[in-house]
Amino acid sequence: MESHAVMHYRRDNMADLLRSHDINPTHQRIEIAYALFSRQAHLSADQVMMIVNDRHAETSKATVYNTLKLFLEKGMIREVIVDPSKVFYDPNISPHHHLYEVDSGELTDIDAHQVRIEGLPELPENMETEGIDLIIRVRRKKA
Amino acid sequence: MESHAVMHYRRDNMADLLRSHDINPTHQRIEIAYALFSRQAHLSADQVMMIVNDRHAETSKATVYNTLKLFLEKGMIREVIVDPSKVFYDPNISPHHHLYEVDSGELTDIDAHQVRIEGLPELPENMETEGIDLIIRVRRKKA
DNA sequence: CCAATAATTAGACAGAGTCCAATTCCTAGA
DNA sequence: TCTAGGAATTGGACTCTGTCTAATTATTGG
Repeated sequence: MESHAVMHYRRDNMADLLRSHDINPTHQRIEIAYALFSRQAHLSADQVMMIVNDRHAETSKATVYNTLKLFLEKGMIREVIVDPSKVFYDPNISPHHHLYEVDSGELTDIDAHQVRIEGLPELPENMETEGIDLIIRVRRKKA
Repeated sequence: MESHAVMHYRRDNMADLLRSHDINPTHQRIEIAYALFSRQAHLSADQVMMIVNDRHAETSKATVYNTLKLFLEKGMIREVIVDPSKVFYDPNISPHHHLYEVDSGELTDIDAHQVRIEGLPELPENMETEGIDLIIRVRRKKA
């Protein structure tokens, strides 16, 4: 536990992280993974793009989108759909929910272990749950 | 209760429905409200547009978007954000959650009264909850 | 080292949604 | 009934997110 809390994601870790998810580590993928994991933040594709190309352009738009989709398929990151205009990507894959500040767009994690959801209907036999998204939309009280 | 369940939304009702939400009833607004309420379905702006202009074009894209936003602000409909590519509008404003079939895009309501959510964190004093969205993402089991 | 395969790329494209200035509609008052 | 002024609607250009494609460049196993 302690070791996990203390874990600092460094560029050197990224190749192993990628390999452990069956992803071939390439320059671009390492940079994109590093952008997400070193910050532990919810980033849009656009933000990832800007971070990765901060100094000199190195990674194309197509690659950013391809790579995020790949990470997603391999279960290395999660997708957060709260903003109608863009998707956010979340390097935290442990079960958790989200608190969304609608005005600022700020997203905060809520550990799923502290939350209980009861009374959900049974699913038909041929269906399976892919995920449960719980989003608390909050706003600053006006005056 | 009974009376509500039996309620059939007709074009004639729409003007009153609009007025009761402080919305000036106009032809276009009545048609758009009717599209949503008579079907009791989750529709995208695009779908509303097609329904309303089914026979002869009557309502512009700008008006459809303006109007849906207006209905939303006035609390007459709800927004459902599950599909990264488009927003759905929901004429059901009673507390409920959603079951989302990821492959087909089909959305089903889950009455909120049968569901209990416990253990949510306290909000800071200056924040208030705007809404709680619970989305169960399901998919057809593969073989 | 070389061939085969995998990854990346620029840029065209698509679709949702916004914006704006011009027009049309509606209403209240004379 | 007529009219002025505010409200609503409109076409179309525009923006932005994301996808696609065909060509190029890396990588890797033998």
